Amino acid sequence: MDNLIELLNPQQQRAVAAPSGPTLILAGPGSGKTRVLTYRIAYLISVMDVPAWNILAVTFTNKAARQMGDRVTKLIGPQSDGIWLGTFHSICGRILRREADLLPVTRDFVIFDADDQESLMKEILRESNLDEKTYRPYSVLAAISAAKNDLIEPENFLVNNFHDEQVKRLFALYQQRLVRNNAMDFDDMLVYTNRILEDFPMMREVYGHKFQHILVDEFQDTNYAQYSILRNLARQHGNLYVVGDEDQSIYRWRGADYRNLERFKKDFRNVEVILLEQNYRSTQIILDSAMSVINQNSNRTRKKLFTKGTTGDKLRLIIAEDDREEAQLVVTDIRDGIRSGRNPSEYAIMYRTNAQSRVLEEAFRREGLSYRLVGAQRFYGRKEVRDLIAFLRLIYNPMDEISLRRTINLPPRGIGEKTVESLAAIANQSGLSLGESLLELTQPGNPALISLGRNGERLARFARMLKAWREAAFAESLSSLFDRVVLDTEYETYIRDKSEEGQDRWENVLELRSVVMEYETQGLQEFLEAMALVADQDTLPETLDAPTMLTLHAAKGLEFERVYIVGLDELLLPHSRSRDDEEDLAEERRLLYVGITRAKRKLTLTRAMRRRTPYGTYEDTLPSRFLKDLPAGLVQEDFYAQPRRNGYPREREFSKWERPSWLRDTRVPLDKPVNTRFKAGMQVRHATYGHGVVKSSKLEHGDETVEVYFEGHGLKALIASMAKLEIL
DNA sequence: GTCAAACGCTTTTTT
DNA sequence: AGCGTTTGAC
Repeated sequence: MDNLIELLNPQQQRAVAAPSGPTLILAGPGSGKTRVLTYRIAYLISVMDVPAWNILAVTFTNKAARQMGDRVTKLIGPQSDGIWLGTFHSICGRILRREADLLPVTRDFVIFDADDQESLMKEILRESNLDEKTYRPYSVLAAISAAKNDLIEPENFLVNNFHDEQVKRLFALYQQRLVRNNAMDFDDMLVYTNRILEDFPMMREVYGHKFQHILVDEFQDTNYAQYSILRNLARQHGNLYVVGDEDQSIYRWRGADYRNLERFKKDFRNVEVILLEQNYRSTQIILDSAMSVINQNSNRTRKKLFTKGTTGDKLRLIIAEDDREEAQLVVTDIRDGIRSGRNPSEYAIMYRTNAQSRVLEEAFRREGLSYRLVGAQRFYGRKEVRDLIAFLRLIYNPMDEISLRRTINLPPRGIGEKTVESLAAIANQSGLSLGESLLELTQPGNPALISLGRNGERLARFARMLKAWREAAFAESLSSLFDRVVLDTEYETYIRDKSEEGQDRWENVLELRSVVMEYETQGLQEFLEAMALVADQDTLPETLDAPTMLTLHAAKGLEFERVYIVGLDELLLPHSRSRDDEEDLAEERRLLYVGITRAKRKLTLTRAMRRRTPYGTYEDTLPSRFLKDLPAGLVQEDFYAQPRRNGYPREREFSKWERPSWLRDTRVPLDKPVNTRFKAGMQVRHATYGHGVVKSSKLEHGDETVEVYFEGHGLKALIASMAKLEIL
């Protein structure tokens, strides 16, 4: 360990060997914070003799946790066994299962994901006779989530108007219903854990004592509930070691509150603050660009990012005609790089919204290149996958009404809405949950069964199936339970029609089965918990050697040799949903900052002059306001786009925002050439590319396109009216 | 209860 | 444009 520490720079060493007590590591991007955290854990165990089981380390994703665990093991071996290492949600899950006696739910609670939440909220709205248009399930849930992240209970929900009043009511109802389903949502995991620590001094004592040292990564993205949990745990010993960077706070919309940094300094006295500024990742040009973007944000501590590495290449800004061309240009560029011998996994393409991945995927397919797409939706959002997980959830917790309603007629077995409602009526009368009263139907001669008539028989058949599965869940392995469900429901015939999609769907089922196999030794509960808590980054197939596509959010904490950030248009980055709010805009800027700082060697930004709207039509775009904050001298522009036929840009669009002065300079004169000004063989000079020879020139869309061969840059296609080409 | 056609709405980011 | 949901026919 001692000799390993010598590999660190002095700041990092200071951070790793910091004395116990509250410690705040302010770490710029690429400054080795993951390294510092892993070394710190190793240091605690092997130098300070802290037993592994007295350490709690919280990361942002499960993948980060896994990596950290692996690295610590590499450093100090099996001594590290027993650390509690995971995301807030997985750690809380662990605590909650242990202390379920203190909860309004049983140990077998399930976790409701966004979809389940929405189904439940829709049901509640229906029952409350509230209109889904006025009370959008999504926004009601967002309000509830925001409250929970701030540890606000339904009773204390702040009300300004009638609408809020209703939301408050829905909040209370929603909580009741979750309990009735023996379920909790993501936020509840934090809220309940905090309540256990807050309401039971004994628990605070037990866990505070157990976790002698608490380490937290990505602290800037913790919300208040998470902070409160940490504060409660570290109350006695104050050994809270947090790492963060306010400039990389990108989850405000999810309740993240970078003021936790201030709270931390205030609540714990004598916080030792250590700065990590030296960057080991990027070239100086990338760092300079990142700084000039982020420095436009106010209310932050200015940091100087520096590297002892190279200056690096200029950034490239590609301006394409439309989003399809944008995607094509990026993919072609990557293809060329791979052909010239670069490793495919050096490349990453980042974008603001998931929808943007589509054109890119198409471009990759056109080129016959494989790619890695980060995003949980890809697999776990599939209907067939969710269906089967719903069966397993129901088996585990029959009180889960959402899963019951989802599966009871799946594949269709003649149990319609009405039948379910009559069962619900029976359940209500006996004060049982839907699932419990369903299971009662397995008893022959049950009066409820008789009252249901023929529908009762159908229900009873499903009930007997469910009962058998529940017994199998105890007696058999997870995979044989899975197989049983698929067989008993004849799920294969249901989804595997002759179509190609049918085949795909069945393959998804098989893929899910292989995931099930991984939990064979652990069991149903662990499997379901893992399914509920999979993060997007967790789905990144690490073995595939291919370019990665991911959102800017998902890119946090990662690094790549060559990064493309696409879609640098107004309304996309910054996103249209953030344009009215100063704080939201600042966050969009941080998002770009995070993206820029992922690049180690080469950064390319792209934008398209026209883009398909989510609506299907094409619309003209405006350049992202962030582009003008890049140091002009560090950017090399590649204009592929043709000047706009109807003038560029349109005046009216501009008045919406302040007219960016820099744009005026790039405006295109609209005089249409009749003859080509350039002829093959002409010697020309270009501001960036230098000396070149014209290969060809032709009129296209009323404008002259010149192909020029430049020394050292190769063949370039240029728009004559735009590229300032000088004839020699 | 099921199927198909019309309808209408959507996408910001995710543990 | 494409999807999920509602509507209407059997």
